[in-house]
Amino acid sequence: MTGTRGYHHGDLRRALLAAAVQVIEESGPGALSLRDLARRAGVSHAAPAHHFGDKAGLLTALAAEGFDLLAEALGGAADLLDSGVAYVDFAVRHRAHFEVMFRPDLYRADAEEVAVARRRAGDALHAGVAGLPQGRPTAADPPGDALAAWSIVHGFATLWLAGALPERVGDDPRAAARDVIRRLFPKE
Amino acid sequence: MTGTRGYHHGDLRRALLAAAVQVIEESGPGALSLRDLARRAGVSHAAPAHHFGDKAGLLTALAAEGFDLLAEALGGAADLLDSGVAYVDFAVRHRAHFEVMFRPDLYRADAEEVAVARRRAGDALHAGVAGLPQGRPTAADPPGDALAAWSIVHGFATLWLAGALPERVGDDPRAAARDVIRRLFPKE
DNA sequence: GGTGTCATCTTGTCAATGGCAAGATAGGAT
DNA sequence: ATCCTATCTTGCCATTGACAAGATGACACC
Repeated sequence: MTGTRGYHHGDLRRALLAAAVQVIEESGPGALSLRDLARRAGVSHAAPAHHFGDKAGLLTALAAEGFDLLAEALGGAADLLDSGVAYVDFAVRHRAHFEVMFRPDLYRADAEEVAVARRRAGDALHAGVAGLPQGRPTAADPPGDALAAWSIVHGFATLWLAGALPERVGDDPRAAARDVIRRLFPKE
Repeated sequence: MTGTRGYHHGDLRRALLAAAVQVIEESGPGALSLRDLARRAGVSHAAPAHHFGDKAGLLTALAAEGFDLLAEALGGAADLLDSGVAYVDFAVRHRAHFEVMFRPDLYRADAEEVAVARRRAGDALHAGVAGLPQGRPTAADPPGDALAAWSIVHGFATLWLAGALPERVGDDPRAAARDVIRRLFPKE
């Protein structure tokens, strides 16, 4: 129950996922250890296995949660520019989720829960492209627009998180992302 | 530096890096094991430590090699479109190097050898942007052009490698990348 | 209240890994 | 011929992931 040292934790699954996010944000997915998560949650070293099976199971749950959060973040965007900025903002604010989501070797990408959440996020992304004006030269190819938009925001977010960008870019990812996206869709 | 005469092994350092590339291409950087690499090279489990210190040392060498290969690949490009296609092509053909290069939590990103090679690659990338025509609306901001170009090709390459793109994109990364890049610089 | 059932969590164990220390070996330099 | 140094080996330990078997408590049912 609440704060007690009882045999049962209360919400161990949630606590383990939260601890995993913290560890990944600090040291990356490679530093993740089920035993360390168990220690942080105050349970025995084998407790996580019951909820997630193995390490890949825990990361599968984290990835699914990430795609759901991404779909939610994209859902509140007004236009494509907003949508792109929201994508980058999500990557920066939910860095741990984002880093796992696009690393299929870390989890079971074919799991049902992941596939469902991924589709939700994909739909939200394409909805932004559908809102583009019609007079543009590439208006005849919405999938192409979507691919280009996804590529540029995903690339910017990845480079930002990797610390690969020069200092000149500044320290505001939203503003910098907006400038980059505007180059792809100047008219909007 | 690397005398290629007959040591106990011949050229263990090179053999270990090659084996690492193979393992990473098959199963990702997380599946990398120094002992496994030693077994593949036919040496004892502690032999790799002498050449690279530890796991991070080996990946540092791999990252530096990767940035050098990238600089070389970009150097042969005629214009910015070629340069972008070469970037994606490099990521696909040298998947293992690429996956390590932009994961600073796996290696020592501040190592001198890495910094030098990274600068070479960065210069090659900016050289492509300098070749853009002058009449464009964004011609006054070459760094912005470079950031947008880098973002879109890096994002496309990352999504391609992650297997995140829909089948509709096809199986030719160079052709698909060209279409995407053309949207960012339509006039070229 | 008593009982059974089942998800939850614990203890115990094993093979594999990374990293360190100390020793063995070879190929050249003197 | 002897030394020297880089290269590689053997031995060891703490940590980890995964599995097996047992302990505990929440909850339904009577």
